[in-house]
Amino acid sequence: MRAVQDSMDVLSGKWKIAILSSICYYNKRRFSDILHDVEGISNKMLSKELKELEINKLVNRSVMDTQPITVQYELTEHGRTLQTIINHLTAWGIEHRKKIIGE
Amino acid sequence: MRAVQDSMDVLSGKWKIAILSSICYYNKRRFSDILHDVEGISNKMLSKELKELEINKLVNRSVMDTQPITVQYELTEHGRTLQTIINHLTAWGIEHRKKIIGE
DNA sequence: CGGGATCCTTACTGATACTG
DNA sequence: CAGTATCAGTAAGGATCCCG
Repeated sequence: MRAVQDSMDVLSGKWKIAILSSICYYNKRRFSDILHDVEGISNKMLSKELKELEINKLVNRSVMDTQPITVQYELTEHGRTLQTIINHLTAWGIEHRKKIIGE
Repeated sequence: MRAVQDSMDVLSGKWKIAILSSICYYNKRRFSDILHDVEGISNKMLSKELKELEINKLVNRSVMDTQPITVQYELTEHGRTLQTIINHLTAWGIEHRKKIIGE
């Protein structure tokens, strides 16, 4: 029971899963790309959430020395262990939508 | 991507997953039992979250005509489709804790 | 026992502007 | 481009009391 909470603490917030999905799908993804992928998120939130994901070792941030700067985010090995869960959540979301809308 | 959000909308909030875990584990569970299972939750939150779970057809509420009243909550068939996810989340939570604490 | 009503505090979030 | 700073509103959450 405690363990589930631990997971949810890490994944809490409106955007974390969506952000992870975006990075996961593209393997590597830049800040502005994620900003575009995740509909409705503001740059402030994205930056905040990414920071938290980094702290929890789920994503890796690497600054490319270009002009202007670009920053790449990718899942860590640990982050990649979430893929199964994300896939399940996606599938479940689709089913759930059917269930609820269709009444 | 949208689909993941749909799932998270339903499961959002600090407690939903923990509540579902509790009910899921015991099959049927009373209000006060869940209140005790889910460490830290207040009755207000529990009641609110249960209501939302009910609206989303994940749990079933049944009032037993005893004195005083007891109320049973159980997962709906639809709610039970979340078990896999909950199990994964639990397992992942344990692994994650090891990963983060052990550094 | 299973909540609802109220009050109050804090966390989350968005919009906008600004910087290296 | 990839953020940070500021301001300000909303919503989430907790504590306590109340009721059938």
